[in-house]
Amino acid sequence: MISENDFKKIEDKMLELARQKQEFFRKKVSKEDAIKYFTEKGDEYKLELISELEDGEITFYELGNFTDLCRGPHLPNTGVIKAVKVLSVAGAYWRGDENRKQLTRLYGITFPKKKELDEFLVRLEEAKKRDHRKIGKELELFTFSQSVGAGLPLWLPKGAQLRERLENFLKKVQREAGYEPVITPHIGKVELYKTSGHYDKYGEDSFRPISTPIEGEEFFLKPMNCPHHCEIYKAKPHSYRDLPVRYAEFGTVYRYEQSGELHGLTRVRGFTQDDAHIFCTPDQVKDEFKAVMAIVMKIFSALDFKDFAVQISLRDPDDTEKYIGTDENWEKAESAILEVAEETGLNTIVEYGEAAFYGPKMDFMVKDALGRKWQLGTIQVDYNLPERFELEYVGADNEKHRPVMIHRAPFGSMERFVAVLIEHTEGKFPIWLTPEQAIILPISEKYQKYAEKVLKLLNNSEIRAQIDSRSEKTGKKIRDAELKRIPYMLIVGEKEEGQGLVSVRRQGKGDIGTLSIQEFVDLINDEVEKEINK
RNA sequence: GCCAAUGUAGCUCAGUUGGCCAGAGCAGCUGAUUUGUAAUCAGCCGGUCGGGGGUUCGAAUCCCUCCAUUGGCUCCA
Repeated sequence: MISENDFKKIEDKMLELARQKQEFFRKKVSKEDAIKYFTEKGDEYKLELISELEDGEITFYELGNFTDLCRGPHLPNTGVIKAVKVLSVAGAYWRGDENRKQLTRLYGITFPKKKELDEFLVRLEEAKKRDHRKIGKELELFTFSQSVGAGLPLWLPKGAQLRERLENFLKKVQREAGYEPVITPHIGKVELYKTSGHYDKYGEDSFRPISTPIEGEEFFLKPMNCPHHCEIYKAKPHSYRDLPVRYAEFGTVYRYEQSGELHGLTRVRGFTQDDAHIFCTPDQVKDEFKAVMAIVMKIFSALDFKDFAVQISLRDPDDTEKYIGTDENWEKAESAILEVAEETGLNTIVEYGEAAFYGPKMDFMVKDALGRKWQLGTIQVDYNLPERFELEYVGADNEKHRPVMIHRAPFGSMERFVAVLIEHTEGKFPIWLTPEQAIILPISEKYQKYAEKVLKLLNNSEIRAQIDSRSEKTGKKIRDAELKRIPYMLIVGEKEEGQGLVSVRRQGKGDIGTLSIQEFVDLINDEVEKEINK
């Protein structure tokens, strides 16, 4: 068994071998010879790979007395390897199939120069400083408790404030875009999820159903808001004139994710989706879809997410069993998304097998500090749930028709979005979002009165500020405020009190001079204005 | 769920041949200080050593188990 204690030994051995400057030889072999070689060697894994290769395409690489199956290319010789680092050891299922044997996999990296390896390791350390779990703790945004349970985040006051501002921002955008807020319960009868298909698909891997004093009655913690919103749609008959209807809810859902999957705020078992479901006629699908894309773009722009990928997630054509609904519906839904992508000229990548079980989607992926990609925004076209829930509207022809459903969450979930936002900003949130915009630092308690007066004026202008009244030196107060990433520090002493001014220090930048209180208020308001409307 | 590792005060971490009352810095509290752009000084408070079980005269340290966390795998409605 290999563990981290062995890394050093492995690295040393690798370097020792590399110094021998052995050459790699590429050799074409027949399938028959290849099978013969690995049969003698007793390597069942290579034999399995070879069995799927075409005769004539098989190549071996030889290095000293070691021969391996490999398509290549390889380095010409081992001499170019100057620096190696074994990064981690992990179990990996053979060919990625969890039903098969797990092999031990070592992860490592090499550079042609020692200096480049060192630079890489420094970058890795830098990235870890932006880890949302670390910053979330430092800035008192969220926490977890063993007693509450794994993957169930507790939002602390500052984190809750931040999240509420994000929610309000989106609520305003949605109001303007014609969404109507709805509110639904956190549980629903098991039958509801049988209708939606979620029970068949995920029932076994969910939190166990909640039983009641009544024999046979069972409720599920809601893992999705869609079934509830379908029931809202069904609460009254709809005319084509009413469509589209857009029901929005910050809905908290619970999913029993595998324990090994949990990761900070990015993968949790209880989270709040900025969910909405749009019910529209088939003709309206593309325009509605584009309108949702515009909302996603607006959010990404307001928060400076420039580096994102747009992924179109379609059905796995070789495994249609995993999905509900007819081929015809899937084709309609998939082509709608592909056409919209085409028409908007967005740069997209298409992934097969990544669709939701009820429909294809367009996902907006953003990277974390270590370059791992996370899905934030998602837009999904669904012809299937409307059928399962027998949703209808009356058309101009006075006949009943089936609406199309668009599921969408521009943030994805509040938890994951805040996590990625923290890593992007290193905790230095835009001024419109940050829990504390300014902190007033009186030079000594002689200026406490004046500090309170400044605070009152700032509060009147809806600027979020506090006073640091501790009996500490100014240098200490500044240091603490810098570490807490409070954007503006207002130093007040004799000079400022006399003239009704504040000395302004910008976090990370230093002293930016003395302003009147009104000038400071204007400064903040201008900055907020610029951030939201860019 | 699987592989590997980790879990000592609110935070960051010391504490290995098993053995004195388990330590430090920061934070907090009290007092002194009244401070001008990244750490003032002193005192005090604070720990079921993740939980449970076991081995031992004796366990933070060794074993088992559960919980949680980290890096991967698988999964991701």
